[in-house]
Amino acid sequence: MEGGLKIGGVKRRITIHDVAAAAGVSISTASKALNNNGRMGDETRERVKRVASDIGFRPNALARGLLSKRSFTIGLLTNDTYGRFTLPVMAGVSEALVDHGVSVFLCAIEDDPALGQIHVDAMLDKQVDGIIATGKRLDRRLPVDLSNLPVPVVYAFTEGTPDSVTFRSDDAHGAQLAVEWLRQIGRHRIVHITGPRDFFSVHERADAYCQAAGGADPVMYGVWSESWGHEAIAEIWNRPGEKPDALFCGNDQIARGAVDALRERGIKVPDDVSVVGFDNWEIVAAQTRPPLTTVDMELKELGRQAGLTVLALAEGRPVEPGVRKLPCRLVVRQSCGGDSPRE
Amino acid sequence: MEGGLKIGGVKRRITIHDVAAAAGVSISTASKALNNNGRMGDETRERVKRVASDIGFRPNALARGLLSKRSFTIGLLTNDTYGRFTLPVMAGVSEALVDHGVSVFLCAIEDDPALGQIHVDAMLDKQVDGIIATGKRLDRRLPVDLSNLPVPVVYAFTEGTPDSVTFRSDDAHGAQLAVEWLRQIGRHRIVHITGPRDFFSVHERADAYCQAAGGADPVMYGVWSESWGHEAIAEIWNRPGEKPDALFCGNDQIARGAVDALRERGIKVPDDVSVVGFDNWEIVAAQTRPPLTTVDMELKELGRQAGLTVLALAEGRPVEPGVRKLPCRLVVRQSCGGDSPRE
DNA sequence: TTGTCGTGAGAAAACCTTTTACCAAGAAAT
DNA sequence: ATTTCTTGGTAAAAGGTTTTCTCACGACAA
Repeated sequence: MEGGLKIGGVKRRITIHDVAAAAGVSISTASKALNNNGRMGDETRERVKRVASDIGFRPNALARGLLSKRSFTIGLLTNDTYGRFTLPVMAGVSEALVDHGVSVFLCAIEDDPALGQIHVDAMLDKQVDGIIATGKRLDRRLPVDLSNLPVPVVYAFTEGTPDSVTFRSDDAHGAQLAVEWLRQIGRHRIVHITGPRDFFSVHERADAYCQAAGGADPVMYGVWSESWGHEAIAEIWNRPGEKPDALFCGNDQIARGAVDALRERGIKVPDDVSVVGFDNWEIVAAQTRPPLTTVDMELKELGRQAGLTVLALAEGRPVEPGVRKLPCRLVVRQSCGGDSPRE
Repeated sequence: MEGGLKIGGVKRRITIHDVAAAAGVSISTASKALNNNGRMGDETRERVKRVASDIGFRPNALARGLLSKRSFTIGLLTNDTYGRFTLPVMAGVSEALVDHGVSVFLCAIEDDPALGQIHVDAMLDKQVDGIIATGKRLDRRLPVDLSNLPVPVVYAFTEGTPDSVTFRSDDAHGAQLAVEWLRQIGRHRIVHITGPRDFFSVHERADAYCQAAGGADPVMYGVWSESWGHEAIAEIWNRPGEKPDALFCGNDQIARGAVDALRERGIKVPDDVSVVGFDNWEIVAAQTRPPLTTVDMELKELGRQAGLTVLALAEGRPVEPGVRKLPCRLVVRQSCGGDSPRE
């Protein structure tokens, strides 16, 4: 009843046997015809293909994988609960691999090593061709050892072994984009409000900010939340001294908190202060008033490249190990003022 | 080089042959020992198991699946781009099925029928044991026909065929929870600000609201965004007449917009007005000031049940078709006032 | 006529596991 | 002593596909 009717007896998937019988050839000839190898007459090949298509034959990937040792399946392991990073990455991976007939197992393992091990084992049992390990922090490993697996592993946004290939966004580049944009539109006193000190990417962004902005103001470290954005604004405006005319925030949530706090103080964004965020998390950036100009880490592209790389490794093609930093992109909305510089 | 070293020659996975050889028994004996069937001496069985564990044998799921016609794999199809609904559902599915050795293919198909068909075909080729179709709207079908598949399909948060089993949250119950809570804490003039009229769940919630609240005020329909929350507050407070002392919002984003708008008007939440949201989307609800009391749809539990159901169907166990409405849960934060009624 | 070659296609092995059928040997029953 | 039953285990088939090997047959050259 569920899942399709049985028509005239037992429900059975169509196999290459059926194709062979219908086309009046042997199984091996059918196989060769469909895979365009072996030798046979053009007429035979065409007939087999036509018959196969007519009766709706689709090869059993399990059987094929058993022999070829390729399952056309890869695993995506993540500890990112909210999907903030994982989902765009997954979208990219999936988009890149669907053309190659590869599907993706998604496993969310929180931070539980046991669960992680179970999922890795399950993937291995299912003969995945490769694994992409992704996380929410560059400098944290997944809670499971991926170093001696019989399949290739590539890392995205999480720390891998030195001889592996890791994809990450170029945080320094992102910070540079943000600061340069702010200067181009005429801002000079730029403050950087960011996340916790112990994040690697926080350092990279802060360093790039200092270099690009001339290091006028010290960086303000805090947490990744809106409320920290609020507090930071309170701190700045409650202390004596010149106020900034621009903020570069470590993520969109902080930026949103800051924008809200500024509005509550009667300070106009973008007229009095320009604000740039980081992440381009649509749900936050686009709903802020005014919508945030922010740095996009191009996670989908990152996923696409990670997908193609793990595929290359699975197919035995050589891949240079190391860290690949992908450039960021500035998404201009309204939190900085005119959408062209020097307006 | 990538993916583990080849130690002493060709890298090869350990098969049951290796176990049999190492234990000095035949392949079939080894298989039976490991699967606890067949007859043999306890000593033999234990020895085989020990050897298998020692050399790290794990059965090849492809080979097993080829014979048993079970791949221990299910597909999760979704058109929810942001993962707002999908991710919690997926977490529930995964959690329920990992104990049964079942892994989950996640496929995001946007609203592209061709892409959907490709992914469904790929899943079928990989012999998934079943498919869970999930979406973001109860009354919208996925853009792909799932009605005559050779595997069972269950639906979550999207419309299925009449004879299938569909899981959804009980929107009426959620609305009832919200309104009852507001009345319990002494609120009487409750306004319902919600999403577009053409959502099925909007109707269910609105109807339940009217019934529970006595239908004093008309329902305000709009869109699912913060800005609509703002607008609605402006509309209410700009028009003459008594103001509400409570808002029941159709989702957390609307609620957040409303709370922000109230604050900007100098109206205190929760002192002057209590606000209840819907969805318990942590990222919005917890970051609102004050944090939102909101209705949780128990998506993870929904996912778990959907997972167990598709598993049951895959194993041929009978399952009653129809729609299952899962109860909601009120998550009390600070947007309504004291965390106990009648305080 | 015989030998060689090329062409088209089928047979069989391989991939790995599970399951069914079967066998040999010893124990118990007649 | 012969039959029957139980025990501990093996051999083989099945599942669907790909690939390698082999074969038959007709054409062509010697």
